[in-house]
Amino acid sequence: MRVIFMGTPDFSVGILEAIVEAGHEVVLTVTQPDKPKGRGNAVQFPPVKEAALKHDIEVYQPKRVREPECVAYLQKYEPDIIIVAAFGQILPKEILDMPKYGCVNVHASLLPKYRGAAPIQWAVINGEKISGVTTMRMNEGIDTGDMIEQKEVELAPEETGGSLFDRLAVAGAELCVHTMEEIEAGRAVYTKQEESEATHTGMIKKQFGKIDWTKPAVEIERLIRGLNPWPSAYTSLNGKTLKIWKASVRLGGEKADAGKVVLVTKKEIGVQTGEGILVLEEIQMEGKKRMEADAFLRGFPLECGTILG
RNA sequence: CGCGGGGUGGAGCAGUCUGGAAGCUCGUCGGGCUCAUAACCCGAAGGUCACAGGUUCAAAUCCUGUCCCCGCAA
Repeated sequence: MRVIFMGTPDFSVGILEAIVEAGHEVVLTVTQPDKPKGRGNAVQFPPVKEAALKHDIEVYQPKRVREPECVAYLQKYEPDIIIVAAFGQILPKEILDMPKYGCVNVHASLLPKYRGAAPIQWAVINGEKISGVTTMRMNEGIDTGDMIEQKEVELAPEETGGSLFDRLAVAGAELCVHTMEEIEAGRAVYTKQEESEATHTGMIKKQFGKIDWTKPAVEIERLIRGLNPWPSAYTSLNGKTLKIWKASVRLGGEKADAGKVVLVTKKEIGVQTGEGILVLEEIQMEGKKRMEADAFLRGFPLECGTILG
């Protein structure tokens, strides 16, 4: 099929490459404009652009695809299908109706749950046991289109946003290729989403990672995993940011002391939460590399009673 | 030229302002104590102080340039 691929982050890259490998003709990739990023504000290409260049596929980076001229530009490529995976822009009806087979989205959740942005992180944060990927025929709503196929992925006990991200990207790539086969063969079945079961999640802002110590340790631990590796959960120590990459839950303690360091041994740092104690295992001080708690304690004289946050 | 922190034995840090013997908490190796231990005691090995120049009688420390790591912001 003649395919236009729309996507931006790493999650999209595997899917793009799977489509190429499956022998489809990707005539154009559409991705977000280059933006200054990182220290020194160096311009960085979106991952999908890097991948597209590697495969000699043309790249189009409109600021807003819904502009008429952008729509007209896409039209020229006469796609049979448009595959969208974590693109980051909303498509107008003119584009949705453009290809013969419509626009198909690969979404990183088991719809109708977790519509919207950041479904992967949210699944971890909420402690879901099972998540997955869904392919669907896009309509004008946000992730409300008719579903075509789903593939489940089980979450591991120590699953992080990053690890689930990788696994769903792989599952998404396989599923996407399969769905395209089904569509081309005319075997695809479209199922409406059950609105009553739908949930919607918003974008995750960096500030969301600030730990509220009055919450139960179990929830904080899930937040830490969900936001690893990005944007990371953090608190503050002596006015500096302290990122927490890994922690475990222990019972006990007084609710009133939430945020206080109540346990310091040679290898452990225990922080009181609203319910239970959170044992910090891997942390990172502002300006420093991430390290195990025992390494941190060798160079930083942390005392019991110190208040975090 | 967006703002800032940092590179010191294997790990994490102090020392840099106010130049002048390489330090701390661990780890490793050897020995001791102990029913025993991640505990305790004694001893040892291990460092071009990121790199390159410069100033000086003398540089981890002051000056200049380079490389690398990290936090923030976007």
